[in-house]
Amino acid sequence: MPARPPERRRAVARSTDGIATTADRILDVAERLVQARGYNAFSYADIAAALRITKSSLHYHFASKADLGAHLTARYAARFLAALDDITQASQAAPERLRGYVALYENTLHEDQMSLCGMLATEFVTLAEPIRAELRRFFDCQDIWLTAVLEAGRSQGELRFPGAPLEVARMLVGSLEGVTMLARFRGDSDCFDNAARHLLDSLCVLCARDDGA
Amino acid sequence: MPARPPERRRAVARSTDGIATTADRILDVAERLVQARGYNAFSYADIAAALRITKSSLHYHFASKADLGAHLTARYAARFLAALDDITQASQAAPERLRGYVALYENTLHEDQMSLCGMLATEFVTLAEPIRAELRRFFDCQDIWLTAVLEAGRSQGELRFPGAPLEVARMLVGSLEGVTMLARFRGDSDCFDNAARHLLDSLCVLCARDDGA
DNA sequence: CTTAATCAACCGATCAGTAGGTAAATTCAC
DNA sequence: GTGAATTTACCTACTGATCGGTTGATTAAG
Repeated sequence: MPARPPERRRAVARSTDGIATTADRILDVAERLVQARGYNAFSYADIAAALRITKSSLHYHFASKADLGAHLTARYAARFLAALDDITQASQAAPERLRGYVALYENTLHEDQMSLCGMLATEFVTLAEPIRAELRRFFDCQDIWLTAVLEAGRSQGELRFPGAPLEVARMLVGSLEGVTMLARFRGDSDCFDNAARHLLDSLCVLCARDDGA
Repeated sequence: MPARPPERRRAVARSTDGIATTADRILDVAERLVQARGYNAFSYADIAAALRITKSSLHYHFASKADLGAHLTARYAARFLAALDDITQASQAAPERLRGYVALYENTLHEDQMSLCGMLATEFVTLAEPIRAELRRFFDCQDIWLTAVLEAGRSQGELRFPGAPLEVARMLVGSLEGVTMLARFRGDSDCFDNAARHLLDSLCVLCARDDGA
């Protein structure tokens, strides 16, 4: 959760029941807008129009756009990290875990959307510090999770790569973000599938690496 | 060059002598701003302040922001393609050409900047059609150049990879764009160097691929 | 009575873009 | 060559729209 020192109010109400709170619905719309257009290309007015409430109501739930952005990033990161946990639970094999990781990126590749944190990272220099902090935490967690998977996979003989696992982890994160972005740009999700397969194949011992033309 | 049907004036004056025209200087500043902050996060006022001229003068040289963006993208693409030509001239070896290609990305990784077209591609859905068209041309040319290099390299036995060269070309472009972006985000250009080395090593026959821990 | 959640109405700043004018350079007519 | 007409390159001053954000009132529920 983002640091909000004064904490004048509970901005994101809990939804103990199944009903989405207004704050949740605001974040849902904002998330979609940021993933499609970017943080600097959406406004409070856009969200207000989509939810048929006023801008003032938005400011009640999220005092500033930066506040909204920080909560948005934190929520997205939490969901993403939970998905990593699921992958860890679901499989012991490193190649399988990596395929699960890739699938997370693939899932975001719909309706003119790309990874939220990838989008925000490109806008990094324009973002308020609270958002930057959430973003750093997100990518640090990616590094840690992927590094562990790569390290274990190599020592188990499932994966083969030279150099430090952290370097390969960061290569994978960056590559997947970029490939996602360009696949959306080209409007061709096969682009992503092919690229992801090439990236994983170069790491996996058992994957086909025939050099046929 | 972007399509500008009415063509009321010669927007980008030729600089037959060595002196940069105002239009050139406008594009210089705009390029820096887009690479650092993105198309949606800079304004005519920013450029005007940097050059100490008025916004109106900007509109004289570039009728609209979209017009400026299209010329900007076209100029950047032309310079990038010229650099590809230089690489083609400088070396016959595919691995060397690929290293030259990677170096083009590395060169942009300074002072909070990332690849102009990578930046614009993330903002694609918010861009005017003329800019989109320039962007498509840029990436199509990348595909063509890289595909040729990869194809030749594999048939010469310098490179080894499975599947279609176009798929690998697109994987490389996307990966380099994403890795550049994240290296800037992390403020660590070593990130880029390591990732680029891993990407190239997985393609090159002669490169070290030891599996040491 | 209090608090949570919403609203209408507004604020100053900034956005891209326009209108109209000016001074200097260039082109053209003679 | 010289003077008139045109073009280039800038300016001041403005527009309507939109930006994020504030104020203070209203409504509804506990």
